[in-house]
Amino acid sequence: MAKSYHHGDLHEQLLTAGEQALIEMPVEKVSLREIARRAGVSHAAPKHHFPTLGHLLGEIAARGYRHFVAALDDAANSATPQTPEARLMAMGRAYVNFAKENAAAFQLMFGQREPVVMTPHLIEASYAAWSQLVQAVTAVVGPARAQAAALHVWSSVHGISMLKLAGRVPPDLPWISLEEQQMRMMLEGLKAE
Amino acid sequence: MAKSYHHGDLHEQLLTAGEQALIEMPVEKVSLREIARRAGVSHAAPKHHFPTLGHLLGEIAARGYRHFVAALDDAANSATPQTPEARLMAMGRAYVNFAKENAAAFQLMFGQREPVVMTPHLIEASYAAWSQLVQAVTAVVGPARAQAAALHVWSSVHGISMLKLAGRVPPDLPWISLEEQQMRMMLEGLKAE
DNA sequence: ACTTAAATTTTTACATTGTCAAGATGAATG
DNA sequence: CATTCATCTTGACAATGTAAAAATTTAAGT
Repeated sequence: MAKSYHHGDLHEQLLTAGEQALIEMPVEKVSLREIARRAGVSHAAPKHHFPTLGHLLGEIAARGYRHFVAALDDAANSATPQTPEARLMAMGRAYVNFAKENAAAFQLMFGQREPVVMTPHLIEASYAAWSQLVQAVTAVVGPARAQAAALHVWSSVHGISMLKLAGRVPPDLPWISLEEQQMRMMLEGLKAE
Repeated sequence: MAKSYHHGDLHEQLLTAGEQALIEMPVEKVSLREIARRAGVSHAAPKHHFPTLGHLLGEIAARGYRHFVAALDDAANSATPQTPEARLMAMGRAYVNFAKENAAAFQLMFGQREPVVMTPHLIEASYAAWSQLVQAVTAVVGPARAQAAALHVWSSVHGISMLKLAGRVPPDLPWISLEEQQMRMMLEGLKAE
C-alpha cells in the first residue's frame, strides 16, 4: 500500500533527513524540529509516523548499523591476503574509520544521544553487527572461544573509537602509529588460551 | 556563615548537588535548573559561579576523574600479589566497576552529556588519569612501549564499559565470565612484540 | 457522483530547558 | 552610617518535545 498523500512518503523522508542532519551537525543538535524542518514539514508532522523522537532516532540508528555492517563487510572482502586474521584486522580498521568518518551517526548508534528507543529494527540491526563480528572472530579462534574473543575485539576497537571521539586522550600522541600497535595487541590478545 | 541570601559557599554546593544528582538520575536529566533546585537556589544563581552549564558540568566531571583515579589507586594497592600484572588487572576491573557503579558520572566524564566544557581542571584531571594508567602499564612492559600499551589497555576496559552501558551487546551472554576472559586477553595482548 | 469516513498535516498550546538583562538584597568598605 | 559591590531573584526570550484540536487531502461506500 503506497502512501502518497500530502507530502509523499514522509516516513522515508524523515529518515533520510535525519541521516543528512547527522552528517552536517553534531548529534545533540539533531532535534525533532530540525528533522521536520529539513523534510519541509511542520514540527508535529512526524508524530503520525514515529510516536516519539526516540523512535525516530532509533530507526535512524538502525539504518546506521546497516551501513556500518556493509562497510565492515566491504573492508573484510578487500583485505589481502584473504586470511581470517587479515579480514578481522581490516574490519577493525574499518570500525575505527567508520567512527571517525561518521561521528554523529556512530554516536547515535552507541547511545550518545538520549532519548533513543530500542525499536525492533534497532535491536535486529545491532544484533546483526554483533553476529558479523562473531562470525569473523570464529574464523580465527574457532567456535568455542568465539563470544569471549568477539567481546575482546569489539571492546578494543569500540574503546579506542570512543576515546578518540570524546577527546579524553592526550592530543599530542602519535595517534596513527599507536592505533596500529593497539590493533596488533588486540589481535595478539586473541591468542591467549 | 548562615545563609539567607548570600550563602557563602554556593560554588561548592552546586558541585556537590550536581554529584548527588548524578547518583539519583540519568545523566541527561541533570540540568542547570535541576542542580540549582537541589542547591535551594534560583535557576539563574549559578551564573555568578559558572559562566555556563558546560563549565559547571566540566568541573563536576573533573571531580569525577579524581574519585575515579582514587578508586583505581585503591584497587591497585589492594591487589594480591603486588606484581605489576596483578596491579594492572585490578585497575582494569576497578575501571569497569566504576563505570557500572557510577554510570551517570562516568558518562559525564566521557562525553555522553553535551555540553561539557574542557575546563583547565577537567583537562588536568583527565590527564592525571591517563598518567596513572601509563605508569601502571610501564611497570609491566617498560617505558618504550608504555604509551601504545596504555592505549591498548584503556581501549579495552573503556570499550567494554561503554558497550555495557549502551546496551548494544546481546543481553543473554554470560557477561561476568566473558568480562574476565576479555581482561585476560587484554593482558595477553600486552605481550605482543 | 456524492457523501462519509479515514488518514495525514498544520496550528495552537504547554511545560521544559539554557541564557540574558534588570532589579533586589545583604555584606564589606569608606 | 552611607556607599559600593558581589551575589541572588525575577522576569523574559528562544528553543525543545509532546499533546490536542482544527484543517486538508485521500479513500471508501452507496
